[in-house]
Amino acid sequence: MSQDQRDLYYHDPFHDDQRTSETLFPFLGPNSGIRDDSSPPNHQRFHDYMGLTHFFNGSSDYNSQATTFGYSSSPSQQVFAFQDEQKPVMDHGNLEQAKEERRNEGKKENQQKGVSEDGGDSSKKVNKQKKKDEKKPREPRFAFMTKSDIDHLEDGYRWRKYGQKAVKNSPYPRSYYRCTTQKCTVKKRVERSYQDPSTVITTYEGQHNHHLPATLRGNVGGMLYPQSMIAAQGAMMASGGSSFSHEFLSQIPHGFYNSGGGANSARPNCNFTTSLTQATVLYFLDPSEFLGIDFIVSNVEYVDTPLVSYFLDSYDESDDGEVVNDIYLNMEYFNIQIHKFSERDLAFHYLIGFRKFVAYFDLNLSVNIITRKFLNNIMVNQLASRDDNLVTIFRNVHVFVGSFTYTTDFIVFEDIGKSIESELSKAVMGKPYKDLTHLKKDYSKGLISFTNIWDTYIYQMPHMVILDKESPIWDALGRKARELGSIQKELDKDKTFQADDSHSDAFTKCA
DNA sequence: CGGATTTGACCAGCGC
DNA sequence: GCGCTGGTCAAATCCG
Ligand SMILES: [Zn+2]
Repeated sequence: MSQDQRDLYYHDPFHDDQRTSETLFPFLGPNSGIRDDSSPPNHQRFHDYMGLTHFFNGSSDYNSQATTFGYSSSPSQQVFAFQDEQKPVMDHGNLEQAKEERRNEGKKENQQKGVSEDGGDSSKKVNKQKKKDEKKPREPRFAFMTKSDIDHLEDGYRWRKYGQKAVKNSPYPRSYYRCTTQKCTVKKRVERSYQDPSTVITTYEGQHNHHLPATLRGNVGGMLYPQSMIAAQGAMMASGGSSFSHEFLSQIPHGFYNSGGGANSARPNCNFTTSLTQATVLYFLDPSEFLGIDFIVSNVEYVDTPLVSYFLDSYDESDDGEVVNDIYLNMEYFNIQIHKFSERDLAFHYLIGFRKFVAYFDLNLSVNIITRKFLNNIMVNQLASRDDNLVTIFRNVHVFVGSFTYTTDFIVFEDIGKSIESELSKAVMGKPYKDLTHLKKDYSKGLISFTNIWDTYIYQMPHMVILDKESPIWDALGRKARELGSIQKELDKDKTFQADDSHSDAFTKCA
């Protein structure tokens, strides 16, 4: 059994590549705002973030936990995906898990029968006539496996526990939750893995029929803050926070938000954080949104979200190898390190799975990099070290920023000290991510913005950058930096943070 | 108090 | 039908 279980978790990178690409990222749901997709081409899976940004917002306010985030200690976790399918077959075996799932599928839920109607006698309301017998086609489910000490992971939605049962052969119980939003029938189960007690398995069923629990608690904001905008701030800015959002937002021209306009306005994908207190509150994407009818497969599978490809062990001539070599060169070439409190700091909070981290941007870096150890902290599957500093390439890593979801690749290194102080972060986002997120920045204001087709998120960087045009930093940064400087001048003239195309382009050029 | 959780009773499938 | 089991209900209980 344990072996079967292993199959569950472990997927051969090479063989799975293909399949996972389809099953792991079935983001394009039928009601996806993005049309024209009926069939997401495979080749799009990687850089087409538009295809995957389907999310909901979840509001969440568990600041408490947020305050401790950081790239440090917390026991990280991980995630993965999953999914379940309906078509039988393919069982790799048996994993009782799968079986269980399947069995469940067979059943339906009969949720509240509501009725009863005592009809007369039959004591028990056996009356199962249940008119129209809600067949309830069993919604597909899919699970996330996360390394965590906490059983019930925050995912942005409000849940009400409605049951708990002992799991067969497991010392850990399984809890049942239902979305608290009226009329929403989404459910989820949470249980700790028997095989690996360090991980929690969260299985979702159904799709939310609402946008968010609108729990902007404590906020005042409901009124004046545009839904499509998010102003979050970094932990280090916590203290001065309260004045931030207000002040900042007041500078934003009306046309900016709601850029999505019409059709999109109907689906408020984002929430804004009130961040009046401290840590940035990040939202989690709704896993159920990942489901697409076209992707219903068969039983449940648990897969690490990021696919591991040990290209070095395979063929030197592979594309991956080439890419990496190219990258390697860039790494060598790039020798400016990000130091703590450096003016070059461009950081933001992001999320991999359910865990929040801090990442830095290095706009001169041609790739996204991350350390092996860090990944091992997050992943269930552990990466072995190699002789080389270059470990592997991780594809399709989900990175959540606010309610935005991006899928990008990371080059895994044993040590990324050349690019950033190890204490600062274990990951540095480079150009790929910058392009993917349409990153824009405003050094003077210490803001970073991410944009997808519908919305824009604006984050306050952990460190406000004091721009000094005479600073030697510019020399170090080279031409790019100068470009930035000139743009900065423009910005200084125009205090307003505009979003019109012309400006966007200017911003974009920065990187 | 209102909302969330706890917890044993109930229920529907399934294998036999 | 019987017993087992995952899943649900709902009354009692807890909690801020
Ligand atoms: Zn819901």
